Amino acid sequence: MAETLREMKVAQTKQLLKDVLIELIEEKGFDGVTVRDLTLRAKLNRGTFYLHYLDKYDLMEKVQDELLQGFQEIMKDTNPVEVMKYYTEGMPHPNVTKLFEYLKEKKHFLKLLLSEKGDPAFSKKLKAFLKNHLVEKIMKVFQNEQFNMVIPEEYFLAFLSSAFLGVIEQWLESDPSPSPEEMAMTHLRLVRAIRNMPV
Amino acid sequence: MAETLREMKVAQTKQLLKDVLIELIEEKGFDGVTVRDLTLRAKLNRGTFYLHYLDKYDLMEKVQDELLQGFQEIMKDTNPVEVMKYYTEGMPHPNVTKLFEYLKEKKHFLKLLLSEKGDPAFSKKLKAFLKNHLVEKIMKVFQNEQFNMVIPEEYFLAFLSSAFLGVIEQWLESDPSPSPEEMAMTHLRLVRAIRNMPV
DNA sequence: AAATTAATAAACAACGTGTTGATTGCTTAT
DNA sequence: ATAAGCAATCAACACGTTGTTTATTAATTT
Repeated sequence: MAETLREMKVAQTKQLLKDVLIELIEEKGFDGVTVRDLTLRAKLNRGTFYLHYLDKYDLMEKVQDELLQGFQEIMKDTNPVEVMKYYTEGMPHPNVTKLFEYLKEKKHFLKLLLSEKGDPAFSKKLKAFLKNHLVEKIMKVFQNEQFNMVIPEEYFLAFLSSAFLGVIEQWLESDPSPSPEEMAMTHLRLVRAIRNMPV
Repeated sequence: MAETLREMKVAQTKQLLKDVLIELIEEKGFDGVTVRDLTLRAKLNRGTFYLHYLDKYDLMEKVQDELLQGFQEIMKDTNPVEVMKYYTEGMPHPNVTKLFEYLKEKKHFLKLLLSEKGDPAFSKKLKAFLKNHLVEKIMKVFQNEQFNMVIPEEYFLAFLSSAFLGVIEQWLESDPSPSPEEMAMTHLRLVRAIRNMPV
């Protein structure tokens, strides 16, 4: 490796700014956060911020991307047919459980991002992820079972993606909250109910 | 009436600022809009803005409330039992159709509010409205028909409220888009499918 | 005719922004 | 070991926006 110690220190500074951003969003909402606040809290010079990020929006984007990367990592090689196999046997797929575990791990920040003071752009991204990994792929399995939709496909997909996001939001709000395993079972039950929808 | 001409002029000024706000959000997003922009476009003195609103957030809130008031007006005395009666006969309830007509009328602004650049607080409010008028009330009718939920009630309500919001979002995005009548039918079909969900 | 008040105009201090140029001090490469 | 490279600091900058204030104008209401 050409340079490591240097890179590590830079990574540390960048991470520090990310952590402080989350802290400050909790305290005053994203709108209320200023670059001055960030560097004051991080005990860095304000100029240092601009050495790494364009502005607070740029930083926010990076933080969100990191979070979403975690989701991708979990679901990237999850076979929807296998998910359905598990489901017909009444068992949640381990990766779906993992997904809920990760959601729980990031609960604090996720609640913030999905709240009234949050970022609609993130909601859209998360919804798109759910559509890709928990809806569309599974729907393809359905279609091989002569499943017939009650409404046009695109609307049904929007219906389900939003619905699952809603369930996640509800979970993040609830206290005490069901375990990730229970939530995976909830997903299973919903998918099953949808599969057996009437003609 | 004590004073009218004066009140009318004030109302006019306030409305002008509301209209300009929507215009400017379309152009640069809410974050990018400044009070200076607003009054420049409205050809008003900047001080005049502060005569009527606290800041741009205050103005935004008033604009949203006005919009939501329109929804309330349509659904305020709609009997859910009657909605279900219509639905079992395969007909959309006229007020549900009216609701979609109103959504269409306000399409431009709604798309903005629900977009990536929109306001999550508004999404929440709209979702709460849908929960009240298209989900909870109708669910009560279901419960009198020994309808059994696959998952805990609160999660099922969150599931459905978000789902309906998702359908509306999909509708606002689509072009060419189905008529309000067709959308009311879509709602009908979804409610029906849910009613007949498997045990 | 007098009082009321929406709107204007101009100025204000305060704050945040993004950028710059010079400097310090640690790390890397020769 | 020395020199170059680079992250981080510091201080200053012009600029824009904010919310408030004070005095003034013009139209309305009483």
